[in-house]
Formats: sequence, structure tokens, C-alpha cells
Amino acid sequence: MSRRSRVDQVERLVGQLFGAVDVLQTHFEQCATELDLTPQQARLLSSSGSPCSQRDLAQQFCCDASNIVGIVDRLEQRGLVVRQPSVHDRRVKQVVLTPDGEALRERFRVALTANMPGLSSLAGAQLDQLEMLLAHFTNTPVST
Amino acid sequence: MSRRSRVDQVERLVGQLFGAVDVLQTHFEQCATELDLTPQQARLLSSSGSPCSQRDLAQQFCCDASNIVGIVDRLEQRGLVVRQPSVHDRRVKQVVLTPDGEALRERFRVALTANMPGLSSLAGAQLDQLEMLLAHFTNTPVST
DNA sequence: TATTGTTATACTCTATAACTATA
DNA sequence: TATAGTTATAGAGTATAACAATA
Repeated sequence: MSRRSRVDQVERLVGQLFGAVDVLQTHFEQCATELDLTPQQARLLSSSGSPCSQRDLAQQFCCDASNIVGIVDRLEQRGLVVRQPSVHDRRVKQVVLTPDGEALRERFRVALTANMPGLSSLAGAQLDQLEMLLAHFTNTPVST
Repeated sequence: MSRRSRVDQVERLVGQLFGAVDVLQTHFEQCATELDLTPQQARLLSSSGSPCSQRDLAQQFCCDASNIVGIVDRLEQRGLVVRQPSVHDRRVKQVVLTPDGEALRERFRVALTANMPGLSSLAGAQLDQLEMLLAHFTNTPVST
């Protein structure tokens, strides 16, 4: 393959990748909205190992720590999470899912997996291929 | 392959896919921020065939038409786009990129393609595989 | 009557800066 | 001093509802 055609292919793939991102993002938002969650609330509910400091959440979200306050506030008002002061460091508050929070997290996970765009039309061997190819993305550190 | 193991694989893939979405989204945001654009401003600048009504943009963005007003306002204030009343339907305003807008659109495209996470570590045959697999996502209509 | 763009409103998410309580 | 969480603030994106101009 010539150098030029690879460049062309990468160009095409960039467009295709962000097209797929758009589809997946929309799917995520729809699943969240159906459970009366904003995307970020659904993300927080889904993401963490349940006991997780707000600082760690900010790092996971690549955002300022102050933003986590509001998201946790609204989840806490709905009784989906609680703030537990850490016994080792009293500055730290662990965000822990309540039973209601765990239940909603599970409902969200099921909704997200069902009707997942793209995957249903893929055969087993293609799922294997996709799994290997995606590893190149999730293991690639974001260039600084 | 048993039914059960396919379910497990899909579960893994869902997590992997949204991990990749996160990486790609972050890359998009970084490229936008470096050009002093918000992600939505960069999206509008990149997305459309340049003459495009605000109604069409709202459909592309899957959002209410009123949201487009503010995004176009801020791009117009920076001289990157102009609103042109349509000659065929005077209700419609076409959003058109200015030369500055076209230049910035191109700078963004180049930045987005360079250092694209994931792709640089893929060989040519793998790029072909990825291209075929991604077609299943971008061609899949979002379930309603 | 229906549609396009707009405005007003309210909510969420975002970064920044300043504060508090702990370490 | 440094760090975890908070508050205040300002800007951007979002949906909803109402409106003017046009079809």
C-alpha cells in the first residue's frame, strides 16, 4: 500500500470514527434520559467502583473537582448516592451508591447493552476483530 | 460459540466502545480548545456542507432549533460564518462559512487527523478491518 | 395553518478563583 | 504548606414555550 493511500484511508476513518462516536453518544444519552438522568449523572453512576472519592471522579471525568459537587448533589438529592467521610482522611468524602443507586445503575447498564447500535449485525468472528482493534484506542494514552 | 459467551463478549465490547468514545471525544475537545472553539462550535464548523439552514443543523445535531441560534451567534461574532437569507424561502437563513471560517475548519481537520488516537498503531490490513466494522455503526439507524 | 428563526426562561455542565477543614 | 471539598461566578449548551415573519 502506498503512503498516499494510507493517508486517504486514515482521513476516511477519522470521519467514520466520529460518526460512530455520534451514534454511540446518542444511544448513551437516550438511555440516560429514559431514566431521568443527565449524561454526566449516568456516567458517574456507571463509572466508578462504588466507593470513590470526588477527587478520583474528577480525574476520571477529566474535569475540575468543583464540577463533581453539583453532579453528586443532584444524585444525592434523589437518594441514588451518599457521601461518606473517609475514616483515613477526614477531608475525603467517598461517594457510595445506595441500593436505589445500584438498582438504577443496573437498569442503565441493561438498557445500554440492549439495542446497542452496530453490534447486533456483527458475527462472532467480527466481534473478536473489533475487540482487538478497540484495544488500540483504549490503551492509547491521549497525546499531550 | 455459545449464546452465553456472546452475551459476555458484547458486555465487554460495550465497555470498550465507550472507553474509545471517551478517548476520541477528549481528542476532539483538545483540538477544538486549541483553536479557541467549544466542541459544538467545532462540530458546526466541521460538519455541514457549508451552505446549510439552521433547521438542518438542528437535525444533524439532534437538538432543538433554538440551540443553533447561540452557536451560530458566537461563530458569527468571530467572523467565521455569516447568515444568508435564502432566496427561495425568506424564512430560511443559510449558514455559510467565511474565508476565515473555511481556514479554521481546515486547521481543525488537520489537527484532528494528526495524532489521531489508536490509528497510528494499526497496520494497513487492520485499517481495512476497522473501516468495514465501523460501517455497521454509522449505517445503523438509532433505535427509537 | 404550518414552518423558520428568534427570544425568554430555567437547568446542567464547565473552568476559575477564593474559601474551610483537614493533613 | 498542600490537599479535599465547597461556594460563587460567568459562560456555554440544552429543552420548552411563546412570538414574528413567511410559506
